[in-house]
Amino acid sequence: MNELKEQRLKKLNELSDLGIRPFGGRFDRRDTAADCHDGYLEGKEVTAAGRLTAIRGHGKTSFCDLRDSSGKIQLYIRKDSIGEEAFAVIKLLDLGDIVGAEGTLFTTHKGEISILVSKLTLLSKALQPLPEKWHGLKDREIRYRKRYLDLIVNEDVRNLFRKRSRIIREIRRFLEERGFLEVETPMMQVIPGGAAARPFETFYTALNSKMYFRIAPELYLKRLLVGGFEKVYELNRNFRNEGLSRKHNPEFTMLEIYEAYGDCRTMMELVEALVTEVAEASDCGLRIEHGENVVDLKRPWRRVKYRDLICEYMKDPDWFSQTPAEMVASAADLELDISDQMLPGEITHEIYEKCIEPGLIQPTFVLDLPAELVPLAKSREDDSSLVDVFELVVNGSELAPGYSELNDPIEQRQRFQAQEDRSDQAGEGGKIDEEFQIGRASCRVRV
RNA sequence: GGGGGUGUAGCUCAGUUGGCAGAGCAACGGCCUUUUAAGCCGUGGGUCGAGGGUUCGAGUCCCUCCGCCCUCACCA
Repeated sequence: MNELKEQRLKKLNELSDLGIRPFGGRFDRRDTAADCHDGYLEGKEVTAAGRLTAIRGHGKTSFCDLRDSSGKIQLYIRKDSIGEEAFAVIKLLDLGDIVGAEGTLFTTHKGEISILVSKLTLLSKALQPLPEKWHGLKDREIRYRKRYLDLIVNEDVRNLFRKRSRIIREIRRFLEERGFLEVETPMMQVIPGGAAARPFETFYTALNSKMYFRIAPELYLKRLLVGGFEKVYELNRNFRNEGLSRKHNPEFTMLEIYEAYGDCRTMMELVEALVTEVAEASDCGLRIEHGENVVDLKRPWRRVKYRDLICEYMKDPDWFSQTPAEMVASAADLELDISDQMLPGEITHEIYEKCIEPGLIQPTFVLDLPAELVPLAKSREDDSSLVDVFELVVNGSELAPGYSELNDPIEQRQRFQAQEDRSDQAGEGGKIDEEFQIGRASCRVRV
């Protein structure tokens, strides 16, 4: 383990003895690897820079792969082109070193565009060996803990980073075009609200006060609506002190959008447009392959009532008039962890989450959820047991909820109280935010 | 927390009924002026995740612990 590094340190000293600075400074790179390919002209003078990712020595010549953020360009180094002394330096180069290369473009016999190097400048010596060139870095533990290695070695990971950046940019543009104001609200809160989740705690010495990392921006965004902004959104980090898995990260980015005077349907149309337009604008396309599933984002998306999904799945139009015991009996084949001690809504939702939602692969708006599942949404006027809410399900998991927001402060106060009572029982330490007693018209969506 | 899997060279991985610790790439030395997973000859490199046990002998079998992955439960 030390041997490989010692060998590189030895080369470092040899380079210094030759009067070469192993860690250079500014280098006026004029051409990227992509420029060399796209603007190819035989004999064109170019100056490129990047990391050596392959070295194929050939006696008095050497072929190297030089990789920069735009791609890869091959260097062809000849002893008779750069001189004996400079060629001796080439022998001290390692995979992973960062170099600058000046020379002229040409095409090899095998048809690869390359730089015939006239001058090579060492910009940064790599003291750690890189992972293997062919099999790459597969150990997931190391890939996540040493992201820089993952990025150096795995092209698809670099492209994933680029794609994410582009999607974020297109989301902002989409919302900007529709008159939404981007805001940043407090990430450290005295009362962590807007969701049911365990928060991370911290301490603000100057105020001698315990603070929480936010679990959602919701309550502050609503304050902006109270203040008179009619279309606002925030696209930023939230923190939840919970388990982590491939699907859940304790710190994650969430988009939350509010629009005054609208309702749940306003938000449905907005989300549908946002996802499809951003997918196209960022070159992701409307056909998304994910494992075995192919998701087709083409509009319009399916809209279906929660009740209809349940009744259809259970093949029972009268499901909701059954007693818990009858429900458990009907669902006996589903191998669920349910009992007749549970509330009808809990049994039903267990069936929804375990059996129905995972099967909703194509984008689906599930509408008219039972009120007990969603504490801060407006009830439907025609049925107070339902709330005017959608949940967007794609590829078997919930992607975004959308609400007609509850704007009755008296009712909301009661629901906050109920929520606090529940979270006290659950040990989550929820607190009531008392500022929501001012009139407000809004709906929102969270992605 | 339950169940399953996994941990061996810098990287990717073999390792048979328990019998000298292996390969490819990377590294080091040598040859090679159009290669591209370059090629050829040679060399070095290991706390086999950790600890204990069985055995003449353990990478291999047994026990305990640790890391990671998958899955169930919990949790949005």
